[in-house]
Amino acid sequence: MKPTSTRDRIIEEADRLFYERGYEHTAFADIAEAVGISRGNVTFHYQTKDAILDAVIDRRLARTAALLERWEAGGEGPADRIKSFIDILIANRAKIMLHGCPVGTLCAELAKLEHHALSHASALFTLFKDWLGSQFAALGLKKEADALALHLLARSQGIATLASALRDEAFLREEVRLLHAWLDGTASPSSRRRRA
Amino acid sequence: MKPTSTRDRIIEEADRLFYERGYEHTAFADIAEAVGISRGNVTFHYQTKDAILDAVIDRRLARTAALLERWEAGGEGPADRIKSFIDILIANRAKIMLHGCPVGTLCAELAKLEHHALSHASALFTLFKDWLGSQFAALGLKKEADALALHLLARSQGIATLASALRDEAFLREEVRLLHAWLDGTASPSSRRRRA
DNA sequence: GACAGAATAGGATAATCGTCCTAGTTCTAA
DNA sequence: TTAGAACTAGGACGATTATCCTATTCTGTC
Repeated sequence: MKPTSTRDRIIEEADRLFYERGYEHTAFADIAEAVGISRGNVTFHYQTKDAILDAVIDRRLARTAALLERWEAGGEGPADRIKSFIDILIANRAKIMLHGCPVGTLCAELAKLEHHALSHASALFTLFKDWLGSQFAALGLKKEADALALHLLARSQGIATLASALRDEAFLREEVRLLHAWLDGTASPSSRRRRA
Repeated sequence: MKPTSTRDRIIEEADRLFYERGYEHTAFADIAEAVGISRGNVTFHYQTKDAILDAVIDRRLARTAALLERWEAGGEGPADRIKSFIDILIANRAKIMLHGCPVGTLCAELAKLEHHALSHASALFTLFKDWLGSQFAALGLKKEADALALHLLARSQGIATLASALRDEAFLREEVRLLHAWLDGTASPSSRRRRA
């Protein structure tokens, strides 16, 4: 059981706080308090708030990539892997209803701040898009793979945004059901025949 | 040509700034500068920032209601009215790609701030939902009207979020095309027969 | 045991923020 | 015309912020 370094724990807590409260609304003091260290200690490990943000995004990118690789290595086929992605909405529904999607809300905030890290953060979307695209391609939908991946991402984003704004879990569950149905209709052999 | 009162112009500019920069990131000084008045003058008309926020939301609610009533009074049928809603994404695409959807991003920010005005802001969603629901009902889809309205709202939100994060106008246009196709498939008489 | 460098704590600082306060100016109604 | 209200400008204040700086403690190595 390797004890986590202070440097890592700062990013852990910053990650959580940026998600729960937003980037701008999170202060150095909040992070320090969450980790249980002093403000000065935080600035020793990360000189600027932007540096913390970059590290948080890097952490998210790494963890997302690891998750996708785990799914890739699992015994399931592409369709089931995509279903795993959809079911994130169910698994994380409590947090999503309180704070929205971590990726979407961060990008939205950074866009408003005209923050240069927006392109870094949106790489999270690209990561998902490319992975989903390769799953659709594996289903024989190579030509539409990118569009399908973006479509699924957008649907997920919309569900998270609305579920959070309206605090409506029934809506979230219903939309997830629709997403599964959409995937079944898109990925099934008969559908692929229809498209051909 | 009635000259706009200072009180109204404050809300106009605050509305714009809250959309472009976000609520928290907009200062009294920014609003005052945008209107061309002093900071003290702003606090004379609105004592607190929360009061400005409430007035901005009220303004958005009123303008949205007026827009929907105009569509309702126009000569078009329910399906075309829904298409007018979808086409907001096209008409406002430049701003959406820079700042996202005004409703969705405001609700997301207020949710993170745990701001009590979230329920006020989410009434904008409810307004759209009820109106869209009545259009679907007029198409003979009374039982599914609410779910269809929420579905359409969520799709729009997702499109705005992703188009803004990825700065991808082609994606936005393609998704709008899909939305029109979805509506045609859902609202057409043959579809209604299939559902029955 | 001494010492170097990393790690930690917390005060200092300059900037910004929302809000309050006061003093002028302009408008309005009698 | 004039009194009072409405409006405007901008200084003051206390709180908060990111960042800087200095002092202290810890840790591993001769």
